[in-house]
Amino acid sequence: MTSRTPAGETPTGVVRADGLRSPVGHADVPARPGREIPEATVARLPVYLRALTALVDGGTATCSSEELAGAAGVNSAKLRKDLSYLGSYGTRGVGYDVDYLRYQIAREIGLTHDWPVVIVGIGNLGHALANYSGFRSRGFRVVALLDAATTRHEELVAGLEVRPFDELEDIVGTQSVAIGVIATPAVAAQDVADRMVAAGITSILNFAPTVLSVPDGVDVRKVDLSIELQILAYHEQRKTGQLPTEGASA
Amino acid sequence: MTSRTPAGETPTGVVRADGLRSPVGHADVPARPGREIPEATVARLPVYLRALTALVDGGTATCSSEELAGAAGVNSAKLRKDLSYLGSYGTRGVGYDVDYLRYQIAREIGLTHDWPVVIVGIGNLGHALANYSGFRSRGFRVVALLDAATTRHEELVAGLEVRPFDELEDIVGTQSVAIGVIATPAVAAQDVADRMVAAGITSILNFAPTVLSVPDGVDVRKVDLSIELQILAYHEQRKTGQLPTEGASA
DNA sequence: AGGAGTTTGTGAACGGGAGAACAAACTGAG
DNA sequence: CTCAGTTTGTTCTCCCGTTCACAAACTCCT
Ligand SMILES: NC(=O)c1ccc[n+]([C@@H]2O[C@H](COP(=O)([O-])OP(=O)(O)OC[C@H]3O[C@@H](n4cnc5c(N)ncnc54)[C@H](O)[C@@H]3O)[C@@H](O)[C@H]2O)c1
Ligand SMILES: NC(=O)c1ccc[n+]([C@@H]2O[C@H](COP(=O)([O-])OP(=O)(O)OC[C@H]3O[C@@H](n4cnc5c(N)ncnc54)[C@H](O)[C@@H]3O)[C@@H](O)[C@H]2O)c1
Repeated sequence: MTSRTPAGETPTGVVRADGLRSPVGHADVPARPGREIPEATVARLPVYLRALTALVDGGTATCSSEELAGAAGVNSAKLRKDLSYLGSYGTRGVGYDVDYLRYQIAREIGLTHDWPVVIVGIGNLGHALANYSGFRSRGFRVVALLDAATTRHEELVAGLEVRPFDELEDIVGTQSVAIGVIATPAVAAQDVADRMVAAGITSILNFAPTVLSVPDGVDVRKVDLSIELQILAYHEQRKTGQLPTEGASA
Repeated sequence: MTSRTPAGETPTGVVRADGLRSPVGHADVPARPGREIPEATVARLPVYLRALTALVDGGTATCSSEELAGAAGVNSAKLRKDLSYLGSYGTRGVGYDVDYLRYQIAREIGLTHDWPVVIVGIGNLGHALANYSGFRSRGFRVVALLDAATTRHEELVAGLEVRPFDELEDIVGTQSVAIGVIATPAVAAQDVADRMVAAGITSILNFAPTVLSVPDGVDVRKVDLSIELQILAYHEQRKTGQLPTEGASA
């Protein structure tokens, strides 16, 4: 029962069971108090979304902030404050309607429709990404796999044919692609990013270990495996008593 | 005379050219005042390290905080403050000795020796990780690839044989592995984490889209592709003017 | 209906990090 | 030696995010 919506059903018709003075379903948005969502909150919304989906799949209809916070691995006060930026979607004394809240978060993030995505650099990592089913199930659709090496071309990966990198502009233009993924070697990453931006892409997820420079208005997020490991190593070193200044192991 | 190496460059022979009051003799460092490096700084040190390595490879011997900050994509004041937590490794009016600073950061992070790492779950992503050369070059050595599926066993990946998951305890014990990588499906991730912890692993890098619960003293970092994409989607939605509340025209 | 119990939403205190600004320290020329 | 120029290390202020704590709002039982 995924499409069951409480009270008022439609996605567009905001329910407003409560009579709060707060931001009701006004079309007027300019200075709406609840609309400036802090970046830290935005980063947690996907986590809540995932936890809610798990609850829905488990058949839970309602949950308290305490339960949901537990499932998401955060403090319950933080969860409530985060959700309060979206509006008042809970009921005091009761909790949150799981399916309703899930839809509200999905709408806020912009997952009510699928986002087309291109992946550039179909090597080790690119293959794994292309085969990753979590893309599709979480609101993203890989529409093209591009690589500069001709030896990669025409290869079928996850049902898609690897295409020459030069087709980037064409694909981005015709399919209105806004999000690009870079999985090329580091030396090529800046060039690829430049081409992406020129083609009209405005959001980039970068796996190459390089600092990208892009114009204003373009968002870049990086996923850097080595950095994560190095952060772990730093703390690990402290745990084991092997402090940095010790090292005269000779 | 720019490329003067402060006092010897060997990784094992710790330099100590500075006459810091630091606790050389003692491995025991319970309450050291100046050594509490903020988490945000720790997360940036690997970026600086990478930028410095690029400078060394490019033949640069000295650089200012401005230059280095540019290469790392941060504010120069922030860079200087970050470095100040490690000590005074720069020279006023001159800048930083690239190679010396690089070694100091590597030492602080704990990269003067390699860290053994095990990867569990050798599917799409696990293969890519195993083949990733950036591991080795940044201070990490993959010592074992483990998978529960017998069909995967004995397969050679990047020169390593995939071993049964049951060998985890043995490998961790004999090779003193402190860091584990989880690349299994989400449903298996918590079980794998529990086994890792029981085997003695105290740092986990988790690629499965799940919240892991671990005892105190165990660090977990997650890499979550879907979350990154969803954050991008949120901002993308705002750019295109497609605000979430559009539709409430009533 | 009323009161006890529960849970949300938010005001307020608190802590940490970012950035600006500046004194201290070094170099090099005269 | 002195002075001008350069760059670090640090202090100070502001802002964002976290957490506590509690009134408001709802349910349920008597
Ligand atoms: N493999 C991993 O697990 C892993 C982990 C973390 C980060 N990374 C990073 O991800 C990137 C890719 O890693 P990989 O292991 O897949 O490397 P890879 O060499 O296997 O694949 C890179 C692909 O990019 C293509 N390419 C090169 N230049 C290009 C260009 N200008 N335009 C388009 N395509 C181009 C190559 O033809 C190749 O197919 C690297 O930057 C790596 O550091 C990889
Ligand atoms: N493929 C990607 O690009 C990608 C991206 C982001 C996140 N992820 C996540 O990474 C994980 C792995 O993704 P994948 O595409 O490689 O999946 P996969 O199904 O290809 O590989 C999973 C592997 O884990 C093994 N496994 C299952 N249960 C196990 C257990 N209990 N102990 C040990 N091994 C076990 C399986 O035998 C299989 O080889 C998933 O959680 C996925 O959501 C993958």
